[in-house]
Amino acid sequence: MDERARHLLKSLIEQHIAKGVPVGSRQLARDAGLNISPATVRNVMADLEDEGYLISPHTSAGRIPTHVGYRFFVDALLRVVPLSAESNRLLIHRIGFRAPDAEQVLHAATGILSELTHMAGFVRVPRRATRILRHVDFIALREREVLAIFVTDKGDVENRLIRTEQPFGAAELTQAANFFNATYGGRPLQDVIHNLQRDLQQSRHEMDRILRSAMELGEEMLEEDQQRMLIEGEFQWLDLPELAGSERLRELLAAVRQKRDLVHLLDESMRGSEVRLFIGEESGYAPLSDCSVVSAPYSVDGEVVGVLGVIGPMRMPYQQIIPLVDGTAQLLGRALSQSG
Amino acid sequence: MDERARHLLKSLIEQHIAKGVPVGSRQLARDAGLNISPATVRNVMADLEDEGYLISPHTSAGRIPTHVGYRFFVDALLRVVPLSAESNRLLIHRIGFRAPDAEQVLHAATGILSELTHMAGFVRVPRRATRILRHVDFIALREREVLAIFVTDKGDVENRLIRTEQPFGAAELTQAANFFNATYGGRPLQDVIHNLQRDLQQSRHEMDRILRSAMELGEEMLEEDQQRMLIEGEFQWLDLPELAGSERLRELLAAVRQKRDLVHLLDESMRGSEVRLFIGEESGYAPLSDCSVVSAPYSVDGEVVGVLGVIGPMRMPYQQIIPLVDGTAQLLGRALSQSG
DNA sequence: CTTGGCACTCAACCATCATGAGTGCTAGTA
DNA sequence: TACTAGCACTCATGATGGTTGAGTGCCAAG
Repeated sequence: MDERARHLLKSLIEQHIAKGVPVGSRQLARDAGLNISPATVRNVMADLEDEGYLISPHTSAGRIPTHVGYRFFVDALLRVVPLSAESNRLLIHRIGFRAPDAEQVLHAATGILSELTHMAGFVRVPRRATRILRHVDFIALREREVLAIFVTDKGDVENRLIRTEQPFGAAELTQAANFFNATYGGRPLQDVIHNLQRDLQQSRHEMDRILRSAMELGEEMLEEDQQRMLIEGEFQWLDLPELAGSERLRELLAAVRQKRDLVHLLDESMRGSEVRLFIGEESGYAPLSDCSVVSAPYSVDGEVVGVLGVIGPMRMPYQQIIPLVDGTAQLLGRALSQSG
Repeated sequence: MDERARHLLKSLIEQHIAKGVPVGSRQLARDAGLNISPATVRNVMADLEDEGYLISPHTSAGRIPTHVGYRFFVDALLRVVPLSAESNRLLIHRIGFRAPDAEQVLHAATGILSELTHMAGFVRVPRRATRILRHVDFIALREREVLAIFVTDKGDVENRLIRTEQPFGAAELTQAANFFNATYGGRPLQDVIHNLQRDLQQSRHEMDRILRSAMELGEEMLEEDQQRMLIEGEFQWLDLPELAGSERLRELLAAVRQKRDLVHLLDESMRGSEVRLFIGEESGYAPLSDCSVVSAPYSVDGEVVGVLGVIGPMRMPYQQIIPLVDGTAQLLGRALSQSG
């Protein structure tokens, strides 16, 4: 592909992103800034179409980029602009300076992504598999009901009600918690569960029931964790002419509610530390075949713990979205590192 | 209004609920079962229109009920059918038999409301103002970071990170927690906050900083509580021809995201113990002027703690929705009473 | 009071037509 | 050889106008 073709492709995609309608040869010839006639542009476009970068919705309707075209665009043509001062200030204001607890920071990040991009924003919450168990508490709520509370080193708190067969007194429970903390505290959660399983098989202590339930809670924390994802701003999709009023929108909404496959896709993108794009069919996930996902992993204390980003139409202003997602990921990581 | 007019109004509304289109005199005359000509029906309908129960979208389009019409319908004409055995079984299955923790039960209730009614379901979560403080824990996460955990008698757990100026050791924190529990444990949360404020003004204990933060946390629990509402299934509104593709849908979505006014409306409906309906403009809340809200308060241990229900078009099958919302409220109350 | 009849209204549907944006192709030009 | 002008063709879009059918209001007769 020669220089001129690249320039035209870039110009076409930019126009299509801006306007949302197919771009014709006349307009492209005018706006591309080259002194070139529409006919010449048509020749170039025909070539680009042959090579799979463009497609015509119908015979006389100009061209729109394919996912291959977008891919080439972002890889080879796009110059990512740095985050605007205004956006940056907003990000810092919304994420950086408010860290009362991790959950709220995550919510704030999801919201701000959606607001600034006018698309759906998501945050895959930190996984706790490698988190360290900080503290366990057993509290007697009523007869035969014990509330178990787990705290990890990052301040995540998880709790669960356990029904027991015998009643336990407060003193007994405190003792159990002390034992638990002394034995398993300060170890990674998965180790705790593993050891607990082993230990429970050996001993037949009267506390077994509670410990076993605590173990299940721990397992659940790891398990549930697989699915946890915040998503916000799906309603922004209503504005998009390419989706609006069709079955596709419904499918998409159902898909993000389902979350399962989406989470799988995102876990993929947690490898590496860069912003990553899934354009159209690239995600390999049918309901997303008209959409793009821009994601970036975020790190706490140097370790990648989650991923965030936005989901929107293929036609999205990548040059702004990419730095925004990137910036949000970095700020979120920093905010979480601070807040623990 | 005579017996015949009532019968026709009832029949008209039922047909409109079923079909969603304006009902004309011919069809109404046929389906009402009375041996009456369309012309007669027209006379009756004209009267009903004068009295504000019906309205014509345009000159030749049959009639649809106004919110006054629906109100009369539900108050005077509707015979609520008992919950179908199938729905009841489903409810019990989804809410009754699963009570690992309160949060999940609430989510389950929201989901099942939305699923069974094909509308948006909501659950206003229990308010904790009157809850009794069961247990407080302070855990040192890092230097100068303390995690405070509150547990109420119903098993709600709330946590918050507190930054302190001086570092605290684990022993100190344990001592502080013990003191806190001894002094304030077993009292209603609002009393705790009140007393705490008083006590802090009097004494200048070295623990003040932590206690003050704990107090703030307590206040926040009550505060944030004002806003908490789960809502699910807004996307069901996409199916409705009366809303679809219009600005109204957008407004509605924005309104439920905002929550504030909605929560206010629902708090109103917590007085009393019956199912309550807000039909159209009755809610006094503009974005809901095309919608109805069916709500029912739910009680734990005899005390009303929250309210749940559905939000959908005025044209909803009230005879099924009402018992469903009612039943869900009762089951939820029971489930929460069990699970603590 | 009820009913049949009649004139009228109006949304919805359909076919038709003009418009204009856009294309591919070809032949001529720099 | 690369570019351009011209031309015939395609096709979505939007306007126009007629038809249909459901529905109404009103009136006069039963």
